[in-house]
Amino acid sequence: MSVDGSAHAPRRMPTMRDVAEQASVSPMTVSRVLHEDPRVSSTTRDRVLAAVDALGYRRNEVARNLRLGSKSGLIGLVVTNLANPFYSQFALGVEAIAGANGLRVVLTNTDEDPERERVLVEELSARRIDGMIVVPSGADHSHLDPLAPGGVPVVLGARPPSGLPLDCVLVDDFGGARSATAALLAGGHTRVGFLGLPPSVWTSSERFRGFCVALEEAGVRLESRYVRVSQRTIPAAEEAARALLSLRRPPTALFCANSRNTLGAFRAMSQVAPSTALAGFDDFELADVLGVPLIVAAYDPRELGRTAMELLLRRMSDEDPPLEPRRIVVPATVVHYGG
Amino acid sequence: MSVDGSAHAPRRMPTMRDVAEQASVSPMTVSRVLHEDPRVSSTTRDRVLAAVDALGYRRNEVARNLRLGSKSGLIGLVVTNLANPFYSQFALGVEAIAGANGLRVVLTNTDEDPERERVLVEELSARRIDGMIVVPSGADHSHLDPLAPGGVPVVLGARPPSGLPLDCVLVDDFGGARSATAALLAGGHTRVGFLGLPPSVWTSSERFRGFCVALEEAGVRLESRYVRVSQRTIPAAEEAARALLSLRRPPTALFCANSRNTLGAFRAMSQVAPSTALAGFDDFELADVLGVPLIVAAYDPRELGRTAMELLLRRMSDEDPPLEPRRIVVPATVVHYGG
DNA sequence: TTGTACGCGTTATCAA
DNA sequence: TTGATAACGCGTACAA
Repeated sequence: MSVDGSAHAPRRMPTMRDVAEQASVSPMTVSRVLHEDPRVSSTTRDRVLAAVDALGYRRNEVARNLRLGSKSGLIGLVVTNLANPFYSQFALGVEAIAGANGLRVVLTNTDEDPERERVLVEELSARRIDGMIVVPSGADHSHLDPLAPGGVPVVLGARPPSGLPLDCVLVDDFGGARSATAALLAGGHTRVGFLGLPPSVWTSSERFRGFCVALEEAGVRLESRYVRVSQRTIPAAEEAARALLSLRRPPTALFCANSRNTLGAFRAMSQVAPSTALAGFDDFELADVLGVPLIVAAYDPRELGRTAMELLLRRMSDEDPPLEPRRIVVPATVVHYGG
Repeated sequence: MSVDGSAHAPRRMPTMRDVAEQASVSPMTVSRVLHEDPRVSSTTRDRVLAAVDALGYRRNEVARNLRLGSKSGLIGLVVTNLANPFYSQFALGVEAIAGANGLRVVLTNTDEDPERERVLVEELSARRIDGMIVVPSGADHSHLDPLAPGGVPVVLGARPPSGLPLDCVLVDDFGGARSATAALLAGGHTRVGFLGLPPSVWTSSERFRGFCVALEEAGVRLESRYVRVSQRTIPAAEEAARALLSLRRPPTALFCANSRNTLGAFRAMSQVAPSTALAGFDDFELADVLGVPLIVAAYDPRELGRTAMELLLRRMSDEDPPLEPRRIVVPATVVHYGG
């Protein structure tokens, strides 16, 4: 019955040659029809289009791009943890701008593993993606060098480059932490705790710096026993907060360097010391319904993604006079949620 | 100075031919070295590897796949809204299994626009992706037919196929809604409201069906004035809930078909009628700290993604005896959060 | 108006 | 052990 001899489904995608045969013309003519070249008689065009339709032919973009010189129309996005709403919003921002420019996004997740990141970056560049946006998980960025032979345009997200002249988009971690801490100190606190991640995480160390400066400016002493910086999960943060609040002279206010720490702290204090004042970096859904006063340093992760993609577009197009690397800082604003 | 004449950076990625020239061998030999073909003398191999290193050569996967027969190593993921944590978790599950099988994921977002979905699907298949996982936004799935000429293996996520024999993974929307509603009714309520999306959204209509059956089983009458099904955002849901709770004889319990409606309802009731009982589909972060008793139908979106990818792998490999389409339903469990 | 020849970067096959 | 040739699907220059 069927022309193929195959009973139910085509095993192979039709090619231009298949279309050409079906329409009894040369592949060249098919190509012309698909490019809407006017120098084709309308009868042959109709025959070709009929064949295209009958076979369900679609141009092979891969072969096309190979011929045209390796523009894949794909950009790579390497994030550390897509489960974090921050990064999914970030990805969405990237995708929006990329899509508007005819580019698709290949998404990959590193789980904060530098080795995995290195492998993924290699692989993406072997696929001849046109550019990459990377949230680097380690301090060594040598595998990202766009000037290295075979290098690819790169923009870093959320963390600055180390030792390489790369574009990047950052949150104002320092300023946001400083302002939020200042707002917290406006309550007149003199014993303030800090919950965060190890200083090896760049954002966290910046936030700690902002915290310290705000204390200094308010003339409040920093007590190292009030500082805990190794909580990566909500339960760990709750544990650490509970420890602080159980000291003989506990802090009366807490600043948390990210939302997981803020949430852990909230859980601990609502049980142990409900009147503790709370502030943190990162806004989160439901911050307003916790039922306690809360100050957060908020920013727009989607905006961050959009900006990163815009930087990448600029970097991808304009190549020859190597552009000065740009560092764009997205502001963080202080938001007060009422109790 | 430099061999190219170019001053600062390579304009073009080195190819096998470049390496071959640099090492004074044929491209074929380079290929063999890269494939660790043993039939190469160690001296030539060293020369080739040195050239590879010097030039920073990386194999062009695109050309390679073209030669090998259009396996791109890429799968497409088409979701409706990545900003929804459900879909980012889903994507993460897909990505995990894909990555473990050497596949990368091209991520695209439709914003629930069927036309955009159609265009994206076309484009992905023109890129010769090896398969697709799609969360369809419309009822017409004709553009997804894998049996159509040029069709691609497809698995649907979260919504069932209409009129096509496609694999899909679903949440037990009906059962979850029924169980959660039953748990709600255990409180002895006789006036129960429903907040959700229009029945055109499949998941929502299933959840409504579960809700209705639970009412029936408990001998509770369904009152249509207690049903509101057009809230897509938290504020809209809050508004609708407020309207219900302001009726002369308001419902004493509310069932919400998704987390946005649950959150809106929570906001409304905490102001208007704090003693209203609340249940909803979808778990969410912080459900336990709202300070009111809450029943949710919970499931694991990441598991859903993993399962979808596993179905796709199976579909992609085993081609010839067209497999029976499979429908896998992931269970939803009822969780009680205390007040 | 249509077709031929070649190239994009890689690899399978066969010959040397 | 190595190389020449052809081919994957498509596009461009040129010829017919």
